[in-house]
Amino acid sequence: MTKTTATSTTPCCTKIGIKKGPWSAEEDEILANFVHREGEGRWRTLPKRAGLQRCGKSCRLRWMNYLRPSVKRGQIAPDEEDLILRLHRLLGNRWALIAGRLPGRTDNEIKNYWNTHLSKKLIKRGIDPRTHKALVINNTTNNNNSTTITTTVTSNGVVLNDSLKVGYNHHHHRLHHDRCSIVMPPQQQPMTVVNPASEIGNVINNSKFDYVPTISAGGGDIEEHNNNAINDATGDESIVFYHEKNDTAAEEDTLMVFLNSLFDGNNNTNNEAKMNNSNENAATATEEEELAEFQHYYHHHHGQHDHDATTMMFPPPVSTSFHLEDWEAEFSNALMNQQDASSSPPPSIK
DNA sequence: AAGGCCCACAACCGCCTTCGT
DNA sequence: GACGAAGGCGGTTGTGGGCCT
Repeated sequence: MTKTTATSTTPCCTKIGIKKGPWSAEEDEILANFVHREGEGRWRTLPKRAGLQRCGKSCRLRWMNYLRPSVKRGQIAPDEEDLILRLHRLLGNRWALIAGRLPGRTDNEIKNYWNTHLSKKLIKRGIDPRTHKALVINNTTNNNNSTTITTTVTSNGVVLNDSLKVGYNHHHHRLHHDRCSIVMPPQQQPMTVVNPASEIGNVINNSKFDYVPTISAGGGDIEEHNNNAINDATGDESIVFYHEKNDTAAEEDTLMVFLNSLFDGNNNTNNEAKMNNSNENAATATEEEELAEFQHYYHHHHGQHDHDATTMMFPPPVSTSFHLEDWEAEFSNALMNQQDASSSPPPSIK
């Protein structure tokens, strides 16, 4: 793709006689009236036509983020916040894509909200906002009297983190629940990482459960296995599903189908059923708008215009039954079997 | 009361993609 | 296919207001 220098050479952006900084009420009125009259577009020539001493891009930004009638004002609602978190976990910093799923919200608004609120909130919970995995602190601190564990990272990368424990106790209304972060409920967990190469990973892969709370590990070995699984939270639970290793196209296909399923309705609990009826989901994803969006997205990443969305693959149905106590028992057994000479003994369960 | 600091958010900037010719 | 204009995106910066000392 040819790189251009249009922004530095075109008339509206010569920076000579161009006003910068906050917009005045008068400028807003001129811009709004002009766009209402002439419509959106031709931003580069708009300032001259409208009589504004602004850069065309600045005009577009002002309209898109502030003046547009559809822009929603006011605080981000809890359900919107929840949605942003889910989408960010799936999409990363693709603010426009995220904003497209929140009616009336702009990418700039969501980006700001993320940077000022949500990322900090995640950090407080002991979650890396970039990766949605538990923050890994590269030291091991043993508890001195078996009641307080600050931060422990075992050789297999199991993060025992006090802040996560606090989150768990808060969620379950339990005081001083001393089981470390391994018993965090899934919805408080960052992206699940299944590492088949690790002992814990093997235990989990052989587990009767189709999804597990987070096992976070530092180091590159996890990264190479991430291609095996993508997951997402639906309601209170995290779901891990599998598809062909390194098939990034299938991964993105799956992502788009799942995204669409997320927004078919506001009731997230319906998503479990939708996941289990994934093949029907793929079939219904051919509605014009979704197809267009998918093709746009697909083309964006693969440079192919005519990808047929009806051929989208979807992972096999997964069981969504999950019982925390069962998982705790199984996981604690796994920990007990894990022989790691460098780490402290596994925490007591009861 | 004044200055410093912090935070939230609007706006800017550079780069990339898309589209028309 | 090459080119340039236009639009879009995400990272970063600027700024105003509130809070603290």
